[in-house]
Amino acid sequence: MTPDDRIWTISQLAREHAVTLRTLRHYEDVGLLSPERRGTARLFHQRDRTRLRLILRGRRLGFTLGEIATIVDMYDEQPGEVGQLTYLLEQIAVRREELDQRRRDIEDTLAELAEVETRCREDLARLDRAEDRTGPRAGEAYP
Amino acid sequence: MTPDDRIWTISQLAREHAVTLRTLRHYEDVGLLSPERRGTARLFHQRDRTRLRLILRGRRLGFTLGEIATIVDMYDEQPGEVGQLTYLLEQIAVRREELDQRRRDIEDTLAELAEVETRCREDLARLDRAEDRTGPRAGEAYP
DNA sequence: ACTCACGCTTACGTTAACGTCAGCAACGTA
DNA sequence: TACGTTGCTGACGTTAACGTAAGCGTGAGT
Repeated sequence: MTPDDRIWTISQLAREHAVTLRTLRHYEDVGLLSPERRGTARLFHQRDRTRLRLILRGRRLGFTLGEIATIVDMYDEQPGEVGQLTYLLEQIAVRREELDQRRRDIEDTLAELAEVETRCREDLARLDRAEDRTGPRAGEAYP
Repeated sequence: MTPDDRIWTISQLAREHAVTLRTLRHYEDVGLLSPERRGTARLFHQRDRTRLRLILRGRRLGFTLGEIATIVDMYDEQPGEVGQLTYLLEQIAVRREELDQRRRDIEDTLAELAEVETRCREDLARLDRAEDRTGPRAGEAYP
């Protein structure tokens, strides 16, 4: 196991993930990232990079940064004592239900979009046949 | 086909969906709902109720009200002309990609939560065995 | 010594999606 | 007729998640 001591500057990490410097600094402000400091400059390690990706995924899912924090922090929780572990299990259950609900929502929406698309294509086909009967219109480009 | 002329007041609809009156009025302000008016009072029909449910689903999915509008409006688009239909098909494709991305994100997150849960339960089991060896602790309640 | 490029902090600005409050109208009822 | 409920319209307030701008520091080139 190599320790993986790659390091990213703030703008490298920002470019790679299509976010602004301000966003990364903001995530540090709210405690989601904690890059090393060399002088005043931030140095991001693999750990920060991984956390950033988890954050962005949470963001795509529409979670708030607060919710994202509870999720992301689960991943590097120390074994800890019984109370913490059962609390963690509760949190996992909560998040799982939320995610299941969202997945159902997504599947319903996708199904309905498919219906709309079908109707849409039928309408288009109808219009095509109507156009055939009236023949090509003036003003149309022919090669 | 009965016309389904059920009618809801604003507070009935709000209670049923666990939102505030302000929220429903706001959705009207931004054009997502357009209830009938009897005098100044709003009267919501089945159509509004259905749209509200679509709106709330979009909200759970983390879409902005603007994005929700483009989705919800797809459902009652008139057949229209070719340009509109192909535009609609494009919009559907866009939304489908977004939703697919989100579904992948959800499945990844669920898988990782399952891993965390497994580790968590293992840690708990370890602690249980350790407790067995040290015997019951003082201060514990026995029936 | 000068100039970029890159980075930092501080702090006010912005947008979305409502919350909250004041003031008023209509309506059933005790 | 007084009152409680329900609903309305402004209009200002709030929170999250950054945007944006000012002013400054620092190391690599020229």
